[in-house]
Amino acid sequence: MNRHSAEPRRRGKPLKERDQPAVAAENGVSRRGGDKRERILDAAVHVFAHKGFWSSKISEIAREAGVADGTIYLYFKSKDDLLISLFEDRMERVNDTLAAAMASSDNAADKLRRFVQTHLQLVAANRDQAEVLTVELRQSSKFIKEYANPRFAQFLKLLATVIEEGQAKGELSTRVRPVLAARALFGAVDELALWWVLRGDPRENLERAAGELCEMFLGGLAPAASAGASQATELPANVKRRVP
Amino acid sequence: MNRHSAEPRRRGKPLKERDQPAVAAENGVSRRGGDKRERILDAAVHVFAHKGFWSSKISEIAREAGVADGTIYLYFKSKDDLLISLFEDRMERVNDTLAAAMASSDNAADKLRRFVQTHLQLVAANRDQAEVLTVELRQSSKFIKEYANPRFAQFLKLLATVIEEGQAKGELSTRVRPVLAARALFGAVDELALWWVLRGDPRENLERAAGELCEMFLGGLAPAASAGASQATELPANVKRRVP
DNA sequence: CATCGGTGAATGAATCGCCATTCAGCGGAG
DNA sequence: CTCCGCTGAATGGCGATTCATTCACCGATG
Repeated sequence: MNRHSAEPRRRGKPLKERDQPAVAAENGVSRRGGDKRERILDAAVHVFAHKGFWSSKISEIAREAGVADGTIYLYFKSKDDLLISLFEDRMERVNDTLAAAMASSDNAADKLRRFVQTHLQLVAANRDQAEVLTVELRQSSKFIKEYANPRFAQFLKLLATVIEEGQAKGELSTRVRPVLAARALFGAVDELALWWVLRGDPRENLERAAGELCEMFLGGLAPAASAGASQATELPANVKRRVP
Repeated sequence: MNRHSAEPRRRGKPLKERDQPAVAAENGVSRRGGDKRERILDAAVHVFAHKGFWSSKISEIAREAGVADGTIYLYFKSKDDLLISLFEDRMERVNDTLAAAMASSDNAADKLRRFVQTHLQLVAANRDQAEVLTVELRQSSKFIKEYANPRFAQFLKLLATVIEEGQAKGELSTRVRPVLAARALFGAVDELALWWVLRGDPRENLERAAGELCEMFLGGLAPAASAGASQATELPANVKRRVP
């Protein structure tokens, strides 16, 4: 997007902080131009999402962030570290958002609905980020194996805890162990996210998908409840028959 | 130019190799040795699974396959092509196995159970392969975007078709669209597979997990009618009887 | 049966381009 | 002047791919 490409052989960049107002560095990260770290992370999200980690070049991230190649190494130890940091940073936000969304509800089923809804909303609102988080980091053995990934563990625990509490209160079936149910639910949601992110028919409504997914998880695929349950939730009877 | 001039005749390899027994080349693939392609694919599965595609070196695959680096290029156009070929080859077997497993059943719920069971059995029986198929290919932007991945589409269609037919016959709820349900189910199963493959507590019983997963998908997480019980211990090994 | 090219599969060292990382400055701020 | 954040060209290593060369095997020939 913003290419400050062929600037004359000048040393620095003319670009005199004309961008961001001199925001106070909340993190004490650096003294001047304090948002470089954030700019680099943003650029990394974008580039990683489009090229994939291994095909992304540091120089491209630098260009997109409007900094010099070397500057990246002032903020991150290595390319690997950049990816890990990115993950830590963004995952923390995601977890906070999800936790907050679930907190405002008091029964398990509803918490799960909110979890799914919110997760997919986040995906829809941050395509690139979602792609990096779901695809890139989980992609390579290298990272999965060498990096403990605490944020992801936290993410899953959030889900497992809700299920566990729901079971304890009798709001959820105890037929499935919480960790397993959490894994499965996460897997399903994640797959939908991946689908949307990659081939994403923008017309496919993630909101609607979220609803259906919740139905399925809570109510099951078996035909609507047994004994004289109303067919209210069933779709209209004209099931379209298609020959495979 | 003088590539070899300095080294008169030391082409050597100790060459005491205990080649394959001169098995009749069923495939007419090559005159000698005959199964090199397969050996290379096997080695690639192993190396890719352990190092990840991008960290794997051709020379390592060659070493493990017991061939020279250059030999790999007699059978595959490039490293990328090796991965794609690997995927095509192995996925085809997986699809066949799954299709066969489901064919021997006549109702949708049972087909789904078989799908899940068989899939996880395959994973358990072929750890490395499962890792490559689920992690390396499915999750790398580069390949997801540049490679249409017909086998995976076929895989999903298999599942969606079963669900669709089940709905048409009234065996499954129509509350969820087949494609979506298929995606979700796949995502869940795949996530369990990934979990087992990567951190895999070998003690975790995939068979059992498969059973619980099916329960959850077919019956839902909502409490089963009444019978609020204690913990997950209420679960008998295979509760096939769902649908009251 | 022994010899003799011919053939092409297999080899693996050398090539060559790429890219993460470094570091010798630069210029502005204090 | 000194300090410091930043710069971006240069470096160094790595690893996919190539290709000159070898040699196992085949059918033909005498």
